[in-house]
Amino acid sequence: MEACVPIVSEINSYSTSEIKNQIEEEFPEILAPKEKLVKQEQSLPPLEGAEPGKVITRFPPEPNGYPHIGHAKAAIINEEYSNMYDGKKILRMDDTNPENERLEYYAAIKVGLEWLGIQYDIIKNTSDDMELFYEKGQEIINSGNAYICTCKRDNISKNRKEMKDCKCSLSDQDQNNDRWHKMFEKYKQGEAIVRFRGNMKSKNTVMRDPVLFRVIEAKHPLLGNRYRVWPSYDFAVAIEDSVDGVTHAFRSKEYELRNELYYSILDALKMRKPTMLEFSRLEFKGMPVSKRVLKPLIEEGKIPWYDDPRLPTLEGLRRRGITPEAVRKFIISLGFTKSDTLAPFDALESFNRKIVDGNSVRLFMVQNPQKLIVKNLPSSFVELPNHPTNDMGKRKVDVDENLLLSSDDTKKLNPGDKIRLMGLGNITLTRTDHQLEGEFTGDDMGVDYPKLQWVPQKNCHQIKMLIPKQLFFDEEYNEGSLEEVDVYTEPYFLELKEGSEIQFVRFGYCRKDSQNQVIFTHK
RNA sequence: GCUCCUGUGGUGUAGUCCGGCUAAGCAUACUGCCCUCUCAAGGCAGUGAUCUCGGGUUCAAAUCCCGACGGGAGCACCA
Repeated sequence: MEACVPIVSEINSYSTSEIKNQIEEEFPEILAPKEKLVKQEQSLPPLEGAEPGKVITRFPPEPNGYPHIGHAKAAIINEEYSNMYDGKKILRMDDTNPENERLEYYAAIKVGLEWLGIQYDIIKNTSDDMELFYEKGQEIINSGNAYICTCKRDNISKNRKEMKDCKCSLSDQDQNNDRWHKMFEKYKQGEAIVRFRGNMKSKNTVMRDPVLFRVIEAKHPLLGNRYRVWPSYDFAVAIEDSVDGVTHAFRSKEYELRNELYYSILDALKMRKPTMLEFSRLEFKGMPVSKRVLKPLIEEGKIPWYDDPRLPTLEGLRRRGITPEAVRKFIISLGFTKSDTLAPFDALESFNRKIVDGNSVRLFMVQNPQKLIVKNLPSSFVELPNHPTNDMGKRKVDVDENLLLSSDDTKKLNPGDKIRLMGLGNITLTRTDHQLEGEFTGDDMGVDYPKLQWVPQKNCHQIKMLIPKQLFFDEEYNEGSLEEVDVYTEPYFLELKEGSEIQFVRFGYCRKDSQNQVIFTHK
């Protein structure tokens, strides 16, 4: 090694061009352009310690709301890794707070995951394992690693702040046992909790004797009033992940400080420890995900429901015309990272456009219509292709001399101008004031006139187009976040299936929401 | 305030663990050309980053060390 130092310093003393010249003379192959890498499907980085066939991942949503893009990220990361290693996937409804869970959310989450196309090997609820939690609760108390605390909330948080031990932590085993049993019948909500014996002096505030169990008297959507002592999140995930055989657990990074606790609980119980990894949260700019901000908007009627196309809920994205494949590609393109991101919606749209382009029927649509009367049209109908390159059939459109164009297009026109009406023929304008008139001059496609879309006036179909815009600018709700415009399209629109994606030629992609409504997806 | 995480072009990332092959790859956005009866998709090309800043180590740093600054999170009997 040391022997090469003089050589290195000698070479370093050359100038860049000297080196370059010498290489060109003696080793030209070094300068040959590198061959381009073949474009490959993007995927997540490999997992440390993952053995093919042995990986088990889990997605643990709390059924306390409608699933959104953030859930999609977690679910897709879990799925990708499981697939990458030919492993198993668990869906676990994390329902240990009966005050928050509702039956409809269990269902909504399943619907969302189905839409994303994720299938699980095991579907369960954390609340299925209540007896197990009690068993482990008893065990951790017996081991001296937990105690029952009956202090007031304020006191507990004060002690945490001041790093002082709670007097309850001094109670002996019998006392703890006695109180533990009392939690099941006597203590009211708020009167007693089980606390992990952590370290009140820890720099990590999570470790300052956190809650393991508390009394909640609310009715649970699945279990009714059968239980009143509920495990906390920290206790439940640790135990569930361990007994479910999870090898790699992923959660978003706001949980990062809880890792120490997660492992400590499992250590105290001498249970197997999964590998915990975290990723950054995913949110879109100006598209909040939190119930705290969305709920008021819905209550005030500013947004009709959680499936509104302005929202990043899975239902909202679906109605807007975003495909699950696009969501998946997009999320994977974001990578597995802990750095904070406000992802641009652009990127999602781009993935979507490419997916949707190949099978979106091309249709003519005009807005702010202006009438054009065309003299001497040779035919009473034309056939238009449903797609420029893919074989998606043709549609027949009946025409007479009365047509509609978009005024955006017509306002630039002057008498004498020539235009091409796509699929119909070339027109020379004779009048362009409040009403347009023109003459058919042939059907030569080799012309370079402006090519415009049109609809026949007599049987055009009026629809409403919803154009979702950014919902929030900073903290401010955007009153104009949903633009509604009346537009006119071909009658063929009525024959398309609800939910199908359409490309309005020279305008952009829309999803058919109903017989008289479309939602703008993207350009 | 304390603690933890994070910081690469307009944007999202790769590379950072194991310093040289990279004055930095990909995607997106933008621009131009080609293709095309669309302002789509596809093809090609281009603009754009001395890798937050300042020190240090080294022959050599986006990559290692120290410090500063910016952003985020936690400090719940919510998950």
